[in-house]
Amino acid sequence: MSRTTSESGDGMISKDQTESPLGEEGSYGGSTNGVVLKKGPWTSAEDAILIEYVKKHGEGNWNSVQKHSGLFRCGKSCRLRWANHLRPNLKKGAFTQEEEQLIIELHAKMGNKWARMAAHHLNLGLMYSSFCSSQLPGRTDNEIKNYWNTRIKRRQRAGLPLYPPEVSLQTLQGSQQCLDINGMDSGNKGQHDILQTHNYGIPDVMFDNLKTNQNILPYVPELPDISASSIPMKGLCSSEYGSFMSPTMHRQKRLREATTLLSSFSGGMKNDFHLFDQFQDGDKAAQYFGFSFPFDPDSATKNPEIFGENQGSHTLANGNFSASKPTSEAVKLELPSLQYAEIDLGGWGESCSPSPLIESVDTFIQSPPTGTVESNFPSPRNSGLLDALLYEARTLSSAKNQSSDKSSNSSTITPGDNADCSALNISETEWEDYGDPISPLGYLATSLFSECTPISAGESSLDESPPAETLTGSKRKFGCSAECNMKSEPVDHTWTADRKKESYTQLDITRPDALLDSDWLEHDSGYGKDQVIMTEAIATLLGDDLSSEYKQMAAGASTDHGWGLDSCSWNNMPAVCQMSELP
DNA sequence: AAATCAACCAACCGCGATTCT
DNA sequence: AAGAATCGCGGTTGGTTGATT
Repeated sequence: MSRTTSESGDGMISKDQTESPLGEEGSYGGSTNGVVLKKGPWTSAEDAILIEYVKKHGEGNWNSVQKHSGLFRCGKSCRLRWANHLRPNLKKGAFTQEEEQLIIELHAKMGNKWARMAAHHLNLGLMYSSFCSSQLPGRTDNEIKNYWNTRIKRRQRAGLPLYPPEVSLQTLQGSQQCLDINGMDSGNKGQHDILQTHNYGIPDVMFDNLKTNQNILPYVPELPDISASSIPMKGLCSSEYGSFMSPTMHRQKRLREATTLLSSFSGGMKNDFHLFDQFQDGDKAAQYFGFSFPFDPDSATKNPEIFGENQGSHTLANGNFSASKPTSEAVKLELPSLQYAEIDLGGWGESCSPSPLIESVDTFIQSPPTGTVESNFPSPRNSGLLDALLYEARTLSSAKNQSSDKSSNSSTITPGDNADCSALNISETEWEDYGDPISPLGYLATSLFSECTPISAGESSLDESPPAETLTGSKRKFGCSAECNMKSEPVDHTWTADRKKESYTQLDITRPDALLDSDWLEHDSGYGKDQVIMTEAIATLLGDDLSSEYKQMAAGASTDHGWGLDSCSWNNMPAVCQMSELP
């Protein structure tokens, strides 16, 4: 472990200094201009020096540490050491069950965004721990990453799905709700009054999720019925956690951090799809979700790569995958087999054999549609299975629309339309395709999880705890043989008004303006008072110089009803309010 | 008791983004 | 505006330790 550093400008020491008392351990890396960097484990003396330096000069400017303190470490190394070991409020030791589960959930949502997870971890922990006994103090990204990688290996070896079924279900539900709302929101403006009658508050969703977890995830402690107003937002910007968002942080930097922080509240439904980021073929996805392939023996024969017997193999190429790389880039765009051109939009009902569907899933993963059906929708950025499915669904809906539009001589969708308010426009009629058990997606999504057979394993981890609720599928079943691990209970998946209503109750947190919407505050409790509290909290979070800007914007939002701000006014909002995660 | 393996942990590296000059 | 410096993130490697064979 004696690598040489490639970085220039790192803290350097002269060669004749390498016999310093601080250098009794570790090695010395590359030398440039007669100075040598110390590498390897840190000594307590070095730690003390670094701590002293940070006390005096604060964090940042790491490359000057060596100059000022005589520490023979590069700035990078100092920063890492500080961030991972020396900075205050770090929690050491084994992860608690709550932490483990949170990591699993966050990973399902975010993918390998360790730093974001760590930040979220901290933030949620602060809020969460304020009203329940669980404590989730700061963990480092490195810790989380190490934990996760270890977990992957362990489960890979055990032939277990990476995510416990309940987390998979949660994530899919989340994305389903996303579909719901996207479909309803932009597709039918007339639904706004319905939307207005419900709460769309981000904190509500967050806590609703936690409450939901009480049903699904036994480890989540009982949550008191607490309104958003009770959340001690002040803790988020307390000096104790100043390292998270330093008051001296650059303005733009603080905005970024605020974005991260707030997006950790809003979760970003789009991020929900990261669960699938790691799967570049259906086999892995299936394995990770605990699906029991093959669905169809014939398909298994035809396509052993997908349905083969390698269930226990868990081949993660080198155990190495990246969620940050969009699938659309990571995969070849070849369009094998039956693919989109052959999909009969109207013919899902009768003779649709399972294998093409699953094959299509695989196809979706590997080859987001690129040309067969021209899409008016943005291609998936953080593509995963669901992203691809959503994308395809929209594409198909769009195509369907266009074809019907052609017959009815109605106008076609233009890119401008997309850019405006209808980027995710799926009409209610179209949406019925999703909910329709015989539609490709309704069929697919429900069926996928109907296959989700809990795997009982010797692992004592909570990961393997059986799901609290039976995962149900659609009425229609794949025509598989008895060897398939499929549940056969018929489940009503009819798209009912109740289901619609249920979907309305979910916050569209894909809408960044949701946070600014007044309704969730007003409907939930405390009316304007809560809004003020929330506004103040966020404003405080953003810092003095941004708070007025934010408050002004929030005040504007509060006078709006329904969505608070429509998409158009959203586009006109100051950049500070847009939380930067929009494309 | 020695060898092997797995888990854990700390640190390094490369790279991209951001900030500074 | 351009290049350099700095920072931060994610991936990876290697050392240590404990359990198992």
